[in-house]
Amino acid sequence: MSSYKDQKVITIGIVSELTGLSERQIRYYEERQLIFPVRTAGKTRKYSFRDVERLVDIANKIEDGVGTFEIRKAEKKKQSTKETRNRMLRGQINAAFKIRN
Amino acid sequence: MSSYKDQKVITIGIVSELTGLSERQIRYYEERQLIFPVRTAGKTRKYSFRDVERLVDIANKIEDGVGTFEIRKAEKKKQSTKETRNRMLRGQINAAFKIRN
DNA sequence: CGTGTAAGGAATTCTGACACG
DNA sequence: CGTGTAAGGAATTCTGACACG
Repeated sequence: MSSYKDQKVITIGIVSELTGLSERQIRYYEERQLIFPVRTAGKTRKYSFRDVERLVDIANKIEDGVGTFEIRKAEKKKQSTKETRNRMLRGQINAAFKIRN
Repeated sequence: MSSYKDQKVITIGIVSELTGLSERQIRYYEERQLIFPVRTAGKTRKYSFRDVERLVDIANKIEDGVGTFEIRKAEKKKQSTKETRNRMLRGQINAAFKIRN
């Protein structure tokens, strides 16, 4: 559940090196709600390896002419599909076991 | 081979939070050759998740009264055992296939 | 021996803004 | 819209040293 991949421990400079993106780009994608770093007490952004991969993905899409809003929309749809799936699965489980949520 | 666990991407402040050790302690263990962070162009230390785990290990041993020199010696022995094992294995493989190294 | 701390400087990061297009 | 950049300030990190024990 909380693997190394999801730990938010990488500062923006290193993310920049890892992805090849400028810090400006990385911060902008956050502003557009495509990525969600956490902050240290001193306001420094911290990213996970998953974030790093996602950033590369985002940059590729933008290079292909996809707008940040589109990217965000696609991500939300994916998320809601996932939630629907979970809801349905829970329903089936409840039915099978005749247990209330 | 190069999993997230071995990527040197974590700065000392975050390592400190992750391990509960002071930056002083972390730097000292490096001075005693127990840990080997890499450096950015600007001399900032970068650690891996494996380093983080090793640091906790080191701190536990020191708390048990084991000296840094002992810890280092034990580690070197483990390393040379590993190398011997590999050398022997290679020897067997070469013998079996009658190939030169 | 292992760790705390104050000191001064350098590298890193932050935000808000102007620019281009 | 997405990104570069200069600006000023704040947070982070670095090294070498003194201290205690």
